[in-house]
Amino acid sequence: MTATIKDIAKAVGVNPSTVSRVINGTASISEETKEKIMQAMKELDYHPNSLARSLVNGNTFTIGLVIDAGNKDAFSNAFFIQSVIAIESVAQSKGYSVLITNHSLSDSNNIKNLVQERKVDGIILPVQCMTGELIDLMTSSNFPFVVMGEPQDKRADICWVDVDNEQGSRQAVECLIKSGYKSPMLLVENRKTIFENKRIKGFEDECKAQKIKTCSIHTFSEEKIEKLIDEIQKKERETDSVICSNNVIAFKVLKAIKARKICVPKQIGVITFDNYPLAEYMEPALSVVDVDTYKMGETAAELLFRSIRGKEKKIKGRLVDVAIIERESTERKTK
Amino acid sequence: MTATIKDIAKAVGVNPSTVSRVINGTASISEETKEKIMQAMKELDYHPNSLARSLVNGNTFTIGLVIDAGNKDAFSNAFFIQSVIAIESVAQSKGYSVLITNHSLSDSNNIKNLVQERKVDGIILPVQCMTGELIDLMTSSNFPFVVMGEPQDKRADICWVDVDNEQGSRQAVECLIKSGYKSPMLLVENRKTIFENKRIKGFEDECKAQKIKTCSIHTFSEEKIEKLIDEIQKKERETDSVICSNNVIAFKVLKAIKARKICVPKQIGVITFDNYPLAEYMEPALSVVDVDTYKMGETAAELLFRSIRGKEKKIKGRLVDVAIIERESTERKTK
DNA sequence: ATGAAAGCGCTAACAC
DNA sequence: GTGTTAGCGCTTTCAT
Repeated sequence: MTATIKDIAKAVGVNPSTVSRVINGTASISEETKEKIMQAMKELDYHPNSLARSLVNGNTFTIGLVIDAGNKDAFSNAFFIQSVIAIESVAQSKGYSVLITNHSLSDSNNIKNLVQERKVDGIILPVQCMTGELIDLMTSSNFPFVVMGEPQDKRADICWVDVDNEQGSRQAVECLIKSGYKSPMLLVENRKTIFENKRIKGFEDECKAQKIKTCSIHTFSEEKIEKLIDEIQKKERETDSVICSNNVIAFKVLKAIKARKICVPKQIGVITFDNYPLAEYMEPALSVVDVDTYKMGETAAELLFRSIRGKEKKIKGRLVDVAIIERESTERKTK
Repeated sequence: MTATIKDIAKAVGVNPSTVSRVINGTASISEETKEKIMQAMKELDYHPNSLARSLVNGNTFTIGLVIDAGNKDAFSNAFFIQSVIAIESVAQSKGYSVLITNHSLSDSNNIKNLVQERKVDGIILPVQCMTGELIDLMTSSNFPFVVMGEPQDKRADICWVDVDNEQGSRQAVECLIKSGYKSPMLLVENRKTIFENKRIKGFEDECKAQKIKTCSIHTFSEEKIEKLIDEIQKKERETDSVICSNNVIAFKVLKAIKARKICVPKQIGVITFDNYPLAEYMEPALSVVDVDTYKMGETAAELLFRSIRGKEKKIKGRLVDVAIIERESTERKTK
């Protein structure tokens, strides 16, 4: 039997509401009774029941976080955990808990339940989980939410956070040029997702010769990558460096390049998006466009709390800066 | 304004309790009124308030999951996410939500709050978060919890799940022997943690010559690893294969070996614990002891739910099987 | 089969 | 400064 507010009221000989007041600091209480109440709370090991509290206050001090487990890409998951940690950290600092729920492609009911059953005060969700139905539900009920990743659907009042992919490409090109490369090529996985398109845009902005190849790691076999490398090698003057849109592409490319005894970084420079923990252990150590997923989660959480607090209604999108980490794979110039 | 149980009662012209009964199927209701009530629930878009429900039922249909973000080891985090996904999945199948909270070394208050403020019905926590104080709190209040990782402190009623590390070492040795290697060496990070000791034990059980080296990736510089490899190389007859206790060791070892133009797998076989997503992209592709973190999370969740349901009180520990995945790095025999 | 009423633990509006 | 009262939304005896 855990102590309730009544128990401690009885113990001290006051009314439950008085106890409530000292707990919440919601009215001025005489030092004396306050002392006694504090004392009793300690002795009876009292802890307020968050449920009861939420029920009357109408808020749960909990935010929902949707994770996309269906996304079997172990790589993106590995990144996402950083966002999770950041979100939890911000939430904790505000006295909030974080409820996670999986996004299942079949139905978004679990997410809908979160908002409809009043289990959370707001939600952070990855862009791929953002169905129209869900958006309707949340916007119509004025329910606070923040999207991780830039949505295609640019409705007025959707608040989102993303990595600055355009900037990423631009900086990658700059990094290569600065290192003495003349003609980079961009290798993307596809041209469908918005983030790939941003990367393409940034690349095109910065690079006169717009050499871009699509090489999905799923449909694209190793042989195809190898052919691509052969191609690059033949016209070496044309392409002397590659920017890979993700780590798997980078690893396959690296493998194919090395199998041909082409030297990285001397003959071909390689830089990749995403600072996967292993990138620095590769040979050569991979230069990367470091995507700060912690920062992204942190920003998302902060935006969500602003929305929950009701301040600054009209925040639309927010981009998180990327940073280049130069390692061996782009060291053409001998220092 | 969201509809409450009263609203729908009023709409149909019945008592709130009747509505409650159809929601919970807790009494026999005439088909007619049941129909009407269901209808009204749809029309008014009614969703039961989980808070109110929990308050009266005394359970939250939520479990707590402690994550160890302080653990800056990006590698272990990458694995842990699989457990998180598994736990969420099991929870969801039972109609439960998952509340995550970070473990901060400074104080375990946030975890304690979870149980004391009745926010969750049970908790899953990593072994490193398991302070004596916390255990006391949970056992004394008969609060269900499951530990991920085998605890040092073997109290009677602590329920834990771990990977079968002993089996892992044994199978790694077997795999090497089967592939034609004669004399493996085990490289562990330290001899302090229980899981390293289990790996050592399994290795010793299986291997007459008990060659074990400690090489913390933090205190152990690349040069030291290189020296180690030099040593191995000199007495090649003695050591012809290494089992690495984690991926970082494996990558550094691989690098050092290759720098010396020693051929893997011909001259030295390499196998490592943990099937990090990149292991298969290494050169040569790394054979691994695959630790099924999904399964581990799943098992933990299942045990927790048994405990919550009050069945099978006395479950102590449970080991999850490992599996060897043979890739190029142990292919001594040409097939 | 259904209604009435009490109560889960807490807070807040209104008294004094 | 503190007691009284009502009520958050739901479930659950106890009636009928």
